[in-house]
Amino acid sequence: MAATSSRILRLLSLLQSHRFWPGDELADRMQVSIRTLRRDVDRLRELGYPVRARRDVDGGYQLAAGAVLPPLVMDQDEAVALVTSLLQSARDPDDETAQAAVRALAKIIQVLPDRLRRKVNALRAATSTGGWPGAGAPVDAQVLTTVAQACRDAERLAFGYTAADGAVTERLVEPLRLVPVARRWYLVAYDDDRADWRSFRLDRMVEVHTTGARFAARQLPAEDAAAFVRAGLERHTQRHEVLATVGAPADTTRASIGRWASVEPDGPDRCRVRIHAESLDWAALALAVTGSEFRVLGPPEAIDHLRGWADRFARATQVDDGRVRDSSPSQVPASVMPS
Amino acid sequence: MAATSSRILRLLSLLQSHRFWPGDELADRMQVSIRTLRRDVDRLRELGYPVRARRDVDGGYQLAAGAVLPPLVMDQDEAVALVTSLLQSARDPDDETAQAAVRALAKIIQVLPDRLRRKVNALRAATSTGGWPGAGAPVDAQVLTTVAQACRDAERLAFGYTAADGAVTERLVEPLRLVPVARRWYLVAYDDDRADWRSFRLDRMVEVHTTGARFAARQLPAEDAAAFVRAGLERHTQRHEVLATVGAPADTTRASIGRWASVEPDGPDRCRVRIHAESLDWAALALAVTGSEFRVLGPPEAIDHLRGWADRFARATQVDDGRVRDSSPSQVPASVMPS
DNA sequence: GGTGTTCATGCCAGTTTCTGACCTCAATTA
DNA sequence: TAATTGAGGTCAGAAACTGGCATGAACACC
Repeated sequence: MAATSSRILRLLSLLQSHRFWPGDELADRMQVSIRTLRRDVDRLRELGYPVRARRDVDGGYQLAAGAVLPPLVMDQDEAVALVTSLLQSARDPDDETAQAAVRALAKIIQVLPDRLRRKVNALRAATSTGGWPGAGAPVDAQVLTTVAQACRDAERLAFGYTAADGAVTERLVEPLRLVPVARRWYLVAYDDDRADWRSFRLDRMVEVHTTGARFAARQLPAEDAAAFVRAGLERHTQRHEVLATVGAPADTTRASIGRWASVEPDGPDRCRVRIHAESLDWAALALAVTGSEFRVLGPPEAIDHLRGWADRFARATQVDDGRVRDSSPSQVPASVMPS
Repeated sequence: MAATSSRILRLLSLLQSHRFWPGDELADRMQVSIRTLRRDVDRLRELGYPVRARRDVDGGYQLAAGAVLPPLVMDQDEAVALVTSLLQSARDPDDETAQAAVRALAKIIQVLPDRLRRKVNALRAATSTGGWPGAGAPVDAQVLTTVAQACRDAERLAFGYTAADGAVTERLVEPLRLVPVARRWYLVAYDDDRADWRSFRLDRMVEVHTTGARFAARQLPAEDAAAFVRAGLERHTQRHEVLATVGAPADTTRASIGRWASVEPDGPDRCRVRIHAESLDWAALALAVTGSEFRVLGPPEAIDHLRGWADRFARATQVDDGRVRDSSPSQVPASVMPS
């Protein structure tokens, strides 16, 4: 039996969960003598883990922060919390840490018992509802990690894909890279059947699975994968570019919506913002949350749309019998409606 | 030397990162014979880790999902991504997994090298800005985990506290429990100096540190800690309760804002919502994102406020010289302004 | 069906490591 | 200064580990 290895893992787990452990208490939990415990601590130190000790009354051992990350021993609830958080963050992928987050997610998902996986899915379904236009689409952990692993391992990927026009096709591709662009995940891959590079929105992929077949890497005819996706986006989607002035300093405005808009100063207390958005509702919300006075400069349809919002709010505050008139259909397109 | 333990940890780490590992490749990396590798795999299995094997050409070992969670071996970027995600989720703590998330956060933070801790802080500062009224306040990882550990270990806690009226005091307390209430973190603790139970908002605590002194647990004079916090809240904060009808089925509405409002059907295509909010702007936003027609029933100040929004949008779409009139101050209170 | 690859398992002898006990020293607090 | 706790050396017996070899089983491919 690997009694020693098991002990060391347990020791790591204990040291992670408590601030200070008296030596004799650790020895007691490990069912070994103090001397052996000291040796185990030594072993951990030799492995690079910074176990600090305090030698006085009420002293003990503690796992300090060090250069090497010890293996993290999580219990099941903690693992679920980790996955849930990562998925939540993955809805709005951040260029900086997105790739690392997916790798971390894959590591956890891979070893998560089925029961917990179902629990994660249940939680995701329960919290996937926040219909804020600013929030991205909920992300399927299985799809995300499967694709990421296929990219890393250079394994062919098969899946069903619903194109923008609604056409459903079966795809067999050589995945190259997973990139977050414009608050969504895209896979850049070489489509075997079509003999060309394509990018796929992850939330439109279903039944994703690797075929197990390896392939030799090809050269992408673009600077990098993100640029490739962006090029495709600009061709296919019509996006709105809303121009407005906001009656607040550029810094203030940038702090609140700088993530989704480019902000340029226009005098000390005013700035011009340019919002790229797929839905005019989102642009309207973004302007609203600046908390400042603003004025929409264009395009005309944006002005019309904002006027629709003004009307909606005006109607909402009319005092009558309190009934909603059925003759006033929603001004809001389906794109901001929660699914 | 603990060669074996080290090998087992490394083996776990390798098995987590790749889908399939041929036996001889693993043996090579471990610098041991195939036979020993097989034994190591056996050891892992005895420890409860489900290492699956495929026996054929191109076969190998794989860590399957099982009952026991293996220690997660994360690299530094992945750890940063984990912490970032957890902090992001902690801004809007979820009753279900909040406690587990804090435990997980503490485990990672505790072993995170200083350099990475600074990186996390930098990232937090960069992304803490999203000024959506729906988002909670950014959370300080150090405060959160210090408080959580003090609760668990029953150690006295010292910190500076800024009360709601702006008064700053030094506190020395016996922490009992950390609870998420109304999208914020609260510490329920026995205040030594005031000789009574108090609840503290975590985002108002500074320079939090444990004194190291243990204490004997006291009995909280309330059903549970969350109830205690809620009782205190209702006494001290004035909140708005906005009543409205929404021109959409209750299910649809609940899906989009059910998290922040109680929704009751009012006919097949209409429902009544009751939004508890600290700021009327938040309520307005919530109604806006339903994407449906709505009507505010009360209270009067809410109707006035919504009318302000309507005016703001109306002004924003007036076509003139494109300049924002300085004579139109913001209708939005500072509470929704990003800090 | 044969062949080859890979994992699974048993056995054995030699080597290495581990353990617990005892002892001395060092650090820190009261 | 006394007391407590960690650090570490030594030693003999016990336990575990290692590598090599052999056999069997599962699976893919020809």
